Amino acid sequence: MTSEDLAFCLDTNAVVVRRTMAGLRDAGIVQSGRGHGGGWHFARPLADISLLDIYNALGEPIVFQIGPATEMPGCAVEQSVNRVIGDALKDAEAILMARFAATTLADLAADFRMAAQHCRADTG
Amino acid sequence: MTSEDLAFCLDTNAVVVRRTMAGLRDAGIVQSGRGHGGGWHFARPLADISLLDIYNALGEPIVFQIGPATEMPGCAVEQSVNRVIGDALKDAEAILMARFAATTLADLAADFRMAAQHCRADTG
DNA sequence: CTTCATGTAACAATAATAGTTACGAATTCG
DNA sequence: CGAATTCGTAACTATTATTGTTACATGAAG
Repeated sequence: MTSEDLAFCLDTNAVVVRRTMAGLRDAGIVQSGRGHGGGWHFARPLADISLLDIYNALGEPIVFQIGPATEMPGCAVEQSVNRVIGDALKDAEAILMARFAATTLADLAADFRMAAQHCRADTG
Repeated sequence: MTSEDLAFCLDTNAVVVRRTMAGLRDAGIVQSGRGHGGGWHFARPLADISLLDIYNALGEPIVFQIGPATEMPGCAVEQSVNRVIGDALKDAEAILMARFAATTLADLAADFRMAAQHCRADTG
């Protein structure tokens, strides 16, 4: 698919698509080609791409809204809060990452196909 | 403490403090008084105030950066993603909330006091 | 009745994200 | 080769959310 097509599907702009896909490309998850017949395609089988791969590839979007505001806060109260909350956040994040690692795009595709089938069944 | 004092401690503005404290007040965690000698104070012992209480009182700041963009996405792919990721997110959130519920402001205060003590010991 | 403090609305400033335009570089097709 | 296509990227604008500010009303203490 071209960036243009993806942008249409995602109801956004081709440049925005390229910006995001660049991260996935640098991580070796997708590949891009220029010119006629170019566009984006997966670099490996869907079963070999986990959500964790994608999460890491997209970089910084930290998991939690809440969390340390600064690495080394000067405020002593803030330091205490970070200490006390820190472990809980780490544990929760670990759980989530483990689940992400265990889920592949193939799983997602399977879920999608199943939903589509049910949809067809419902409509007759 | 007055909003003015808190604002100074937190390096922000008195109105911003009141905005945030309003949520805590509505939840019965703190109380405010006007006029001479007014200001903010806790409504109950620190040991009876959990981080979960505070989290809930402050309202919407959802735990996760990532998560469903819309409640009922029209996009079928998005629906699949939400299904597959949803459980993992819920589990991680549950872990975090349990920890928050188990931690009180008294715990925080204890940690703070201990840190202060070590600091004094270090400096002589 | 003056002073102090919260309560709140309205507005401005700031920052983060998303969208747009523009143009260069690489690839394919005729 | 030359035209069409498509990514790559920089620069700029628009939008949105958050934060900060000003202003003024309300209530309490002395």
